[in-house]
Amino acid sequence: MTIDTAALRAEQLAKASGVICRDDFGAEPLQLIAGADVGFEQDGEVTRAAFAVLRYPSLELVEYRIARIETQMPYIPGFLSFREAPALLAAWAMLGHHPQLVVVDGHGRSHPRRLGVASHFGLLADVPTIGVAKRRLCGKFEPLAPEAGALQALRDKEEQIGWVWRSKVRCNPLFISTGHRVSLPTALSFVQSCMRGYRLPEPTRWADAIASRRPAFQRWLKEHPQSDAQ
DNA sequence: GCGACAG
DNA sequence: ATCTTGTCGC
Repeated sequence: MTIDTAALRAEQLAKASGVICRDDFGAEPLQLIAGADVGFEQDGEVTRAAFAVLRYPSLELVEYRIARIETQMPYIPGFLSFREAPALLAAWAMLGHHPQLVVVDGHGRSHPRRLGVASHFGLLADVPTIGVAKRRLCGKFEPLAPEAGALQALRDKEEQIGWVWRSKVRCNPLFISTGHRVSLPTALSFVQSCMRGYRLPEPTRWADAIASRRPAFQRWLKEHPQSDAQ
């Protein structure tokens, strides 16, 4: 299987033009927020997407879902969304709750052609999304102060494509950007309101814990025996 | 031409 | 992303 990156590149530009960078969700206050994370199994043959739905602003877990599908594409920097979006859509379709906002592990508009996974998924599912990545893909930023809360704009040319924010001391910063239907200022404030003492915001931290069967999740399972979260 | 390069 | 235990530091 050989990949026509020129065609994918054109598709990215076309889709990126449909991405909305303003706040565009209901007037009702946010009640459900979700976190999404993608991983791989069986030497990459299987793609696994996990969603964690949390009540907002309490951030308690109310539902989680995991979808596993056959991997469609290899990993190519800049084209991650084509590899991860199918599994995300499959897991999204399994949800019983309908979160008004999704925090995706990965970049949103802070992408060379402005279509990171968070934007691509948000567009396909037509849901507001925010991208929270652990590493930079493109853009430049001024040195970040060492203390928690330090903030810098992530810029590409003249345009601001995201934020570089140190969520915790002695931890590498997070790269926050608009996914779809969320403005840059709003993206930052929602992420900040989802922190509970860890480097990652709760939605994404839960999605990762669930997908990787982390101790924190195992503990939650024992504490919620009769839960209908799944 | 050279280096960078989410998950 | 994934393979993986202990270990150093606050």
